[in-house]
Amino acid sequence: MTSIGVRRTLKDVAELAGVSPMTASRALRGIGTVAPELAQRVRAAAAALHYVPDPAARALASAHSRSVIVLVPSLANAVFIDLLEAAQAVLAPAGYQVLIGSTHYSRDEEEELLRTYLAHRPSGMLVTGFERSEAARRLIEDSAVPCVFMMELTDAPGVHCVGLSQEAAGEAVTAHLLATGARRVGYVAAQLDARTLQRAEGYRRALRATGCYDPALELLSPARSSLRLGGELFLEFLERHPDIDALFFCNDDLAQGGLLEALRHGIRIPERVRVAGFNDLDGAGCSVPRLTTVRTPRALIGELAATMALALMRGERVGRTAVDVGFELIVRESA
Amino acid sequence: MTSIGVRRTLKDVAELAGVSPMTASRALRGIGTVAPELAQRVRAAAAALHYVPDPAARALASAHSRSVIVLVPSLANAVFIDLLEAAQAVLAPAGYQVLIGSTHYSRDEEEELLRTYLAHRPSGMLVTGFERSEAARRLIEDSAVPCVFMMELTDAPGVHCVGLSQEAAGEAVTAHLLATGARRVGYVAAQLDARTLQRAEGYRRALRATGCYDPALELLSPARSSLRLGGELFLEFLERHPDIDALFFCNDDLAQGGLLEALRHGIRIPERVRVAGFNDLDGAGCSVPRLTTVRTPRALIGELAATMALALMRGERVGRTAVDVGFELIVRESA
DNA sequence: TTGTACGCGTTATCAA
DNA sequence: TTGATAACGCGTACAA
Repeated sequence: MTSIGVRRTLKDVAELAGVSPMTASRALRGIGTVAPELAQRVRAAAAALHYVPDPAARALASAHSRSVIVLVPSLANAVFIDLLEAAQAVLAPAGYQVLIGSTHYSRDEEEELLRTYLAHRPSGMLVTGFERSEAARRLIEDSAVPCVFMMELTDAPGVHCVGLSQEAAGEAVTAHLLATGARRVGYVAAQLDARTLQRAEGYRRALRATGCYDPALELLSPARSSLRLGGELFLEFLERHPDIDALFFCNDDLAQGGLLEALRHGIRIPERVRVAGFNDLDGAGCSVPRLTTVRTPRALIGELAATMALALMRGERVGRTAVDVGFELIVRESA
Repeated sequence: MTSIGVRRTLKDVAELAGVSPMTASRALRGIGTVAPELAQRVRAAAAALHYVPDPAARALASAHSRSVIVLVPSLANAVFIDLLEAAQAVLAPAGYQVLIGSTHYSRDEEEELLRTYLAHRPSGMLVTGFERSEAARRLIEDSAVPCVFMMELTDAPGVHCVGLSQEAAGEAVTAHLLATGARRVGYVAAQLDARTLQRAEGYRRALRATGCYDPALELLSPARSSLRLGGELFLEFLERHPDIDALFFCNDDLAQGGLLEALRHGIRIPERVRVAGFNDLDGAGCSVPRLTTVRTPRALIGELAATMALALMRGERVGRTAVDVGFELIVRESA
């Protein structure tokens, strides 16, 4: 029934309800003390006119848009989609629009995104990890917009974060491989973001503790993570280090790529080489053999981070600024 | 160096450049006729002050935000991420911000997203397919915002779309299976969106043409697509129809899940059953055996759709309103 | 509890 | 070619 270009404004709603625009505004926002009867009339009028507040006018008048920036390194990685979906599930019902940004693992792109998005005067922001350019750090700091850091943890006071110790998780995986008898354990990684390197640290710590550490057994590729790359690195590793008895891949994609190449070449897993991944993505339970990995509670991280941001946006002080969601070693068939 | 809360406005820039705000506005937008020397001074002033235009004020004054809505059914599907990334790669350099929305394959959610996003007065919009609620259709229509439909094609005049014939692609896959000797060909699908059903139509057409069509060989599950589900449906299908000699899965995820269960149960592919997927996702070339599938040029669709939207937004009339990007049958080892 | 006046930062419009 | 003025639609601050 609505014809083209009909834009209802607060004034229209107010007139229909027989009140001033200001009262209508208050009623619709559920603010202050508006007589219940009036509020009801305003809501009815708004509904009748299909009134939708103009976010631009709102932002301009109040100096705040009802939006929350969420920055992740990539959309091609299920880990970050889980984060996004969970955050959105919290923020949307609270009336906030989520502005999704992918940095493509680039500091420059993150900086650019921050500059662009901050111009919208968001009410809050969720970003991934702590590794970023100095300029980006300052943009966040100076904007004074409540910010929650996801995935990793820090002790720094006043910094709000929800995540897990990537190093501890990496150590746990390696410890498991050692506990099942492995002695020559390799680490295969790609993308090489901060978390991947933190897992490497955990890997080293576990090996050093048992005197098994050998720097030659680390294969770090800056290339983008993929099944294909995992397969290539797997074969390369076996060729270079035939004495290997376990491989810890920094993520499930690489690990599954390795498992597939193993199948293709008749390399028996875990008999010949134990294989472990990281993240416990959907497919980990379906591979042949099923993948031993670490379950990272991504959805929980997104949910708690969004909830924490919401609290900060309301001006509340949150008690626990660093929330450790932990991780869970999932032992399946591959190691 | 910038201190907290310093917001530069057009007025600041204008003062520094020694011109009126209006001239500064024009100079920065590269509009109308501003003396080259003045324009240069304004740009310098803007740069010096790190001036960033306020998008809210802009949208309010001009009744248009420099944003483009892009709606996809899911972020968990690499197909749509490819679409998004490609569109963004075109729109961002053109100065448009992309508002990403996931409908979760829900008509209601799409309607809700449209209502929310349209309030921002976007300059353009990209949506997926043609299947949506009547209300959503009207929201798009009445908004008068240039809209390009992605993934599917239509002959309807005045409708701008970039995609491929899902039916023709489904037919091509099935024809290939038949050409390699299969006679009892099954179709396994999940999610059951419009495109999945269009592929089913193509499948039927190919089978009818050779007199091999048997409605009992269609297994349609409304559940979400996943590797696990693919494996389950594969085993279920083989048990119900032991005489089957080929299976066409509506997407690569399901197909790969099937391949993995086949491996686990020692069912030889393609000897026992030929298997084909759809989309040619990253992993298709890595599976065991490598997956025969159809390559859909998603990135190209996103790119062309965004380019077309850009043209429409500039008020240009585009010659070809329906762009068929085609598809390519990728024959590997599984069929 | 309700309403009035004003301003948010920008662009459209018109005049010079 | 440039500038003054008036919106855009809403919320803040204050008055009633």
